[in-house]
Amino acid sequence: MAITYSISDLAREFAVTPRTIRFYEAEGLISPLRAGQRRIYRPRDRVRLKLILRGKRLGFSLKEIAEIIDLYDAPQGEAGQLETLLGRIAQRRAELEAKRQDIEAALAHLDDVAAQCRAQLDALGRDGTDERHAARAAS
Amino acid sequence: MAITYSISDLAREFAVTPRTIRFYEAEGLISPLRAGQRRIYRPRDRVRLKLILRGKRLGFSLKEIAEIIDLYDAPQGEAGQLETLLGRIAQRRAELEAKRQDIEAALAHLDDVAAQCRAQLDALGRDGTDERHAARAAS
DNA sequence: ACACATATTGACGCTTACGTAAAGATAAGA
DNA sequence: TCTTATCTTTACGTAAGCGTCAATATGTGT
Repeated sequence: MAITYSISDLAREFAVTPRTIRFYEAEGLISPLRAGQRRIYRPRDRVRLKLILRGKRLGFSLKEIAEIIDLYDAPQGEAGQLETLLGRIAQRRAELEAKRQDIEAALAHLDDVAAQCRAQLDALGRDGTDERHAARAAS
Repeated sequence: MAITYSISDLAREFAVTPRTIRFYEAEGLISPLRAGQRRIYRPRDRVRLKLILRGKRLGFSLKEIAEIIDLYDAPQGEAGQLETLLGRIAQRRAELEAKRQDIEAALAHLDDVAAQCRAQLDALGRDGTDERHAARAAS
């Protein structure tokens, strides 16, 4: 009685089409079991799909996502392999940190523009052109 | 003697091809001046290109990027417009925050895997299979 | 046994985001 | 003035990431 999912179960949950999920399989990103010809997804397949979609939201290509995911479930092997794995992890970490910087900058910029906006609104209110929004500034 | 750039100036600086920059113009994302038939890029065009590329790194489509950039240099107008602008800004902010969450999660996951890796290495060292990396654990 | 929902494998189509010539215009240096 | 570098437009090509049939299984409730 292990937990499994049909393709449309996952499609519904993550708001993608079955086609998309099959495509990811064709690209080697997921490998569900089969019951005859039907696909059977285990929790780990579900996790993989989740990671794929997260990677997509962050702007990674499917190829990059494949490499990232492989990092996740390959923490086995001898010392040398573990060290190169740590190296690759450091690589990806750096990429993610860079994206985070980009996001921080974008957020700061947006906040900046929002502040200007509010200043403008405030000025308009003071003008008497439209008094509906003067309350906050006057309180 | 205002500062301007040629298309290849910007191409070099941002490591893209002139083709890419012209494509962004064709899509309505940049509007450089012209000296005859040649494109002349001002600092503000350069800033726009920078924003475009940042958007791309964060996984936004050019269409989305266009909308975001338009938020930036349209903080003019009457009260109603300013308010809907503030609304759209809040929208984008939420999207960016969501991406940041995704990144935080991904970073945490990577750190997790890295920790497991180091634990494995440590275990291997203790085994005597390979003593080269036992120093840190012993110190 | 039969209808209906859900699955499967092709296979072609489409959008996005450019790459890559080709052919001609312009500018800058020897 | 001749060459060499850089720029232009036009246009076809391409890779990624799916969408969309079509034809064919395979369950599932009645």
